[in-house]
Amino acid sequence: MTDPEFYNTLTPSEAVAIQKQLREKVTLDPFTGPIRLIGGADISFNKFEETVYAGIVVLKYPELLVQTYVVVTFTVKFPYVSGLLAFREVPALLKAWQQLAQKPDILVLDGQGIAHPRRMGIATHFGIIAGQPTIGCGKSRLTGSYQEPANQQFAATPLMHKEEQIGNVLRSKANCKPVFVSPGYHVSMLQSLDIIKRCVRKHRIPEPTRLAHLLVNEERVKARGNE
DNA sequence: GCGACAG
DNA sequence: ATCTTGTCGC
Repeated sequence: MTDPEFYNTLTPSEAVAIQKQLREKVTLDPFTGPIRLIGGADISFNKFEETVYAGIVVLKYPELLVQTYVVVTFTVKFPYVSGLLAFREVPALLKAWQQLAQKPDILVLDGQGIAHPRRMGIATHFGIIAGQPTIGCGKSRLTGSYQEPANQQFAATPLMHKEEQIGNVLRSKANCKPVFVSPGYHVSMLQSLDIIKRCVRKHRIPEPTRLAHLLVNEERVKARGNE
């Protein structure tokens, strides 16, 4: 499953079956040891096109200064289906990951970790496949219920599914909509929230993911005119 | 059956 | 996600 092309052979129904299988490999055992590098991953694409630009930015932690980055292109066949986002983005990100010389200690993905109907959001999926500690930080809710956090920076409320906490809703910036933080792989609920808070600077979106988004978007626009 | 629905 | 102008708040 570390072969990016494998994902293009799947149907949505097969993807769901794979998620149920991967679910047994999830661990939220806390990451131990110092965090020196943190990464951010994201993809960008032109509407109606199969070419996606995937990028990963690596920053020094806790300073958040860009250390290195990589951007690759990949052709995706899998459609966007809510709940199956990983099958569209993971293959491209895996290709970028393999080309990344210096791997970060923790990688932040744009989307959910375990805050998913089958506890298999993109961050959790990528973490298991790459054997890499990850955190999911999405801009909106996929599943779960919560109380709106107070309108004050860093106010947070638990994201729940029945009696189980699956993430945290974090007000990263006053007067802005909150972000949805959840453990991806090999990172605890508490660590994921704490780390994301430390990655917030002047914007609503934490630096790792924000910079990755700028990177891939820039690369996509730059490539227009070719092909 | 109806509403919700990451990017 | 992407497209897209002005507009409101810090």
